[in-house]
Amino acid sequence: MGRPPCCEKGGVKKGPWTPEEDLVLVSYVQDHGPGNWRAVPTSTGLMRCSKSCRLRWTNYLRPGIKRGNFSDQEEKLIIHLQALLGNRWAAIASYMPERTDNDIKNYWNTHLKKKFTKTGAGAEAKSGRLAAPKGQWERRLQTDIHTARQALREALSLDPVPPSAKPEQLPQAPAAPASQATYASSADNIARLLEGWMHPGGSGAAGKVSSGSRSSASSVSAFSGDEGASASNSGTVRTPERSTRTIKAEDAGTAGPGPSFSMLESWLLDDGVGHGDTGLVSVPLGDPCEFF
DNA sequence: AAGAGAGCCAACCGCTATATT
DNA sequence: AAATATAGCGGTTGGCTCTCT
Repeated sequence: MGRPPCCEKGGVKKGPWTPEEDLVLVSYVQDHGPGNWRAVPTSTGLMRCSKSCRLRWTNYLRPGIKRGNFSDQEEKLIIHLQALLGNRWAAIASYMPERTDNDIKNYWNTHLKKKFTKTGAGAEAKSGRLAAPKGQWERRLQTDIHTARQALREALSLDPVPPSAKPEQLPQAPAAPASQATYASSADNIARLLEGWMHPGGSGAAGKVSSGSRSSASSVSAFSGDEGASASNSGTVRTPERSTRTIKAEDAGTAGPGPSFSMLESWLLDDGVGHGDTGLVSVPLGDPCEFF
């Protein structure tokens, strides 16, 4: 099966995206919804391969993405989930709807991995997992079952999607470098442009442009509510029986119904971190043992 | 003030899983 | 059933920025 890479065709642009390209892509998604990425380059005239478009959307332009520093709680959650799931960043991201798998992966590789290898937990970190009472496969299988169940619940749920894109109250970011400032303002324009087609009730999330770090000068949160829901059902609709590999973060992220901490979270954060943070999807489990 | 090295992150690459023909 | 097309995932890298000397 010699499938040629999608970007094999000549004339495909690579490298950082420009605000104009972002705008084109966002406009396309506005009109057609996420998915059918193959059609994006031809429909929009973007000189990007479909893969690049999808990645740009899911990692950057998708609504509800939180950028900037990870909170202690998020960090702990990542540590626990990484111990539980290994380097399955998409699965981990499904518990943190405001974070992308790429973000989590980067954060792990740049912050946490180092931290772990320095401390006593180094051995476990090297192996990618903490010691577990059961075999990898069994645990992984049960995790997959759980996640599939969750996806099924969400698929069947008619509840409106809580706006995962909450108004960020991040501290004012330091002035960005000149080139980035240009980009940020452009992203701001995109955000403003998008306000028109946002959910009326989601004014709080309107046009968020957070600049948590130097290179995160632009984060456009465009959707909320129903729009976000439509965005979350990106691409092909798959059966709930699909593996966790195919369960996207946004699947779980847009349907977390409960405001309170689930048992899983309590378990995950059992070392007594202050609760009350947002952005962690609530996973109501009937029995914590379900996980093992 | 300038250069070197380190850190960080967006994007790319290669592969697998799933859907479609 | 097989071949092909597409979507998605995880690992890796290139380049920008910051910090240190």
